[in-house]
Amino acid sequence: MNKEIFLYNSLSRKKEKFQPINEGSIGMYVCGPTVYSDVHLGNCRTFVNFDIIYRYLNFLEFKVRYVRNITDVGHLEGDTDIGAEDKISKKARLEQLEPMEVVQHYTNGFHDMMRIFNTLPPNIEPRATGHIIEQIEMVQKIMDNGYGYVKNGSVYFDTLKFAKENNSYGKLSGRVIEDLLSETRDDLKNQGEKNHPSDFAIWIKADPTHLMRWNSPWSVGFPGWHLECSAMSTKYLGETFDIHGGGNDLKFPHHENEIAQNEGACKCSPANYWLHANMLLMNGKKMSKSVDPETGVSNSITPQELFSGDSPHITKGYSPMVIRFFMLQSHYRSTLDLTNDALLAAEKGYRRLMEANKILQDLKHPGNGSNADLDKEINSLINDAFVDMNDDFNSPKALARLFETVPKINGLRAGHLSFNDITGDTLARMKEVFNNFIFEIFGLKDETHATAGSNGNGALGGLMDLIIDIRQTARANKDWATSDKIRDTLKEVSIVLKDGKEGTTWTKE
RNA sequence: GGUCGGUUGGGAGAGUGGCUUAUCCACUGGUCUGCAAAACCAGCUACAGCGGUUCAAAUCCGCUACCGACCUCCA
Repeated sequence: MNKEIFLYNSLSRKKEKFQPINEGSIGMYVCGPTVYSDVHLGNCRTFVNFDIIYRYLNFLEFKVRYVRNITDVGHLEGDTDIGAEDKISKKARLEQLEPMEVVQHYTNGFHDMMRIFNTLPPNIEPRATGHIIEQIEMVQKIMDNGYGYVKNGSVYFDTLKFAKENNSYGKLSGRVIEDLLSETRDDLKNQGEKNHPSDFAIWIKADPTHLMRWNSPWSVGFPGWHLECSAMSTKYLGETFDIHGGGNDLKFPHHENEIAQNEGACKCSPANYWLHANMLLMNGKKMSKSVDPETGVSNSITPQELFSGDSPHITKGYSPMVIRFFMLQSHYRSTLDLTNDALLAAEKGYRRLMEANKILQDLKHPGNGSNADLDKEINSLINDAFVDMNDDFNSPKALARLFETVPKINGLRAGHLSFNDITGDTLARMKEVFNNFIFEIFGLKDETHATAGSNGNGALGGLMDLIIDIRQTARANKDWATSDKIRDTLKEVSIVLKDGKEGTTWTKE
């Protein structure tokens, strides 16, 4: 197993050879959702992308500790000085619920969706509200190191001082501190009680109506956004760990401020490698919940609408695994454009891959194979798939290698290609690699043979065996009317029959 | 306005200084089949524009055009 992987580090803007801090182990932190509304499809893409990364690292037999937080407090809306309110608190007030009820509701919804997309749960999923003490301690450390100042019970991070002494503020996002300080756009001016516009709150004094509040040395209040990730990554992965991930739109200010907080508290940088997943677009634009005034349609779609087809943007529903396959077809660092045509294409491709794998798993080698050109070609395709994954998790390229192998599989089954030209070992290896890639690494599930395969067991499998047997008799008698009626009627209930040389197989559409 | 990224065939989307092809979908022709579906074979001769570097550039550099993201709500 070649564990030499290269990944694109947002910090250096270069592909780098991955060197874990402790040989064989990896600490990975990914910014999770703020649970104040239903999970957005764009969030799903990010988490599916990191799920594939997590799965692949596991497959390479790294010991991975994957931490993904739930932000359930501190994510502010609007200005931090006047009328500041966090998203959870606002939602709770609007819906007359306990903040924790809001949090629980959307956390459940998020977990359900992650399960539907077949993502593996992280090893630790810490919540911001469960780590208030750690966050207060971190604020104190930042104060002790001179990078925090108090104004009216709120604590702000002094970006100017930090930038002067460390020369690293803006490193990740490419911001220049001077530009941030002399912000020209009027609508971004937000001086308030902060010393500098680029400073940010790390502890916020709660106004009397605010529902979520904790005691602290500075005021009764709540922690700032950004802070929970700094505190929890430190707690579970250490002051410096291997990989930090998140959506591209978190680069600034969230990740930039996270770095500042960690460095401000411990004088060391948090993660060695920063990975950012790119945005999911729809019809060429970033998904957005706001409604177009001309069309009355918003440029967004919820996962539920995508599954049901109940949206003006698509002509039919698509299953979760088709969506996952669709996501696999682009690189995590590229934007991905969701269109109906692209989904239609993904659905066909997904079925072709699943069908080919099923055929592959049923192939039996008769023995006496040699390592002819075909054997070499197949082995090289399979090897390349791993090379592609080692190169910054290039799932679209690895997937292409699998697809290049598909004609070999079908050819062997149909007899166009001969088993004499591949060894039994190679066939066994193909079976293993296809299963590894499809199910373990890409995390796909076979929805096409969900209930029972053509040789499966259970009631449906038994029924299908009987029906196919009856139809076979009709066909042998050249009773085409009966055989076509069976096929056409089954098609109406989404069961497709395919007559092959060695008999008839069926799949559910 | 600032910063960063992108522009690849009918659609989605990889990729590399030169090799034979990414791949998926669509389309066209052929093979197979009772018919169909699937499969297989072949084709569809793409790299925004203009310059430059080079024996060689879609791939490196520059400019132009267009698109997108971020600039304290964003995965």
